[in-house]
Amino acid sequence: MLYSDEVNDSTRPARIGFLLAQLGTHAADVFAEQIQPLGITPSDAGVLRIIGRSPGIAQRQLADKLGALPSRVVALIDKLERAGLAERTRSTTDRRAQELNLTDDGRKLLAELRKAAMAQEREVTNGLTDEQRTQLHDLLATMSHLQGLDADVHPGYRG
Amino acid sequence: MLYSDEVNDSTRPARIGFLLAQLGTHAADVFAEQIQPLGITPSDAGVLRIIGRSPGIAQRQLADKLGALPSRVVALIDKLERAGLAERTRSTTDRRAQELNLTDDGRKLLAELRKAAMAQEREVTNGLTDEQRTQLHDLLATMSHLQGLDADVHPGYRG
DNA sequence: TATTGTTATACTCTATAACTATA
DNA sequence: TATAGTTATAGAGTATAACAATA
Repeated sequence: MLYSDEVNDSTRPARIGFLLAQLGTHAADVFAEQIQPLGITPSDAGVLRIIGRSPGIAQRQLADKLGALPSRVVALIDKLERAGLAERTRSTTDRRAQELNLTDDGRKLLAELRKAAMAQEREVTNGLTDEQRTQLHDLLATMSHLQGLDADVHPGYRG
Repeated sequence: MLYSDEVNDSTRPARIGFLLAQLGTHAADVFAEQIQPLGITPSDAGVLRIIGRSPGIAQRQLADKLGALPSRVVALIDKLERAGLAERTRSTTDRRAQELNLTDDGRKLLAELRKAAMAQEREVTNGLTDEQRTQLHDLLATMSHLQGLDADVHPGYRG
């Protein structure tokens, strides 16, 4: 095969970085559609997921995980508290800090979010063979680890 | 193999959809860093790339490609025109439409953007073997095609 | 009538700084 | 003095509607 580049156009290389950004945006869009009926945004979903896995986490720690500013976290938690999904409790060991926890409704909604995530997964991997899915998952997990990204979190999750 | 799910943690599955969104955001962040010295944003870069590949494109077509609103395109082109990177020319065949083209400076900057994209590629795929890169690229390209995404464009490119 | 580009406006998200109460 | 959370404010990006020129 003399011209292995023929399958690609070498002046327009479809690069991994570009494809990741493209597919990442697409995956986030699909997820946003899936959770729209639940009445929360992808940002809210990311916050609920983190609190669910780290009960009692302080707002400052949450801000660091999200890559958001403390002032943004105030607004996010205000909204979740008004919706009855999360609660603030003043820490007894450091009374400056607010400990964050999910309410029962918050935990129920988190379960719905997992279903939405599974629906997203089916839609995004539609048309791939099981072997391709396994390969792709392993490569992405390896890459995420190599790039030093948090296994649970990524900044924003589209919004 | 009775329990093929053992390699994943079924209570916290690192899913493909999640990893794509995480790594896509990361790839976009890396690209944003790479082009910062060039004085343009990722949005601007996406616009320059499209105009470079479709000289004379109308603002409405550009808006469709970007997934942006016509009013947003006005602001984007205003900025690129002020920076001397792109030009508007009233179409002679449809005098409602503005034909968009790059200036010489715009073409020079586009060449710099390609270098930045190559630097992003190296950073994002750092630690992967050549075989892993090939596998990953093929899988992502397949997926992008299956999901009906444009080979050149994705909405926003982080911004 | 419909479409292209434009302006105006509102809402959200991001970023910064100043403030309070604790430490 | 430093930190956690809050408030206020300004700047982007996104969305809608209304408008002028043209089709």
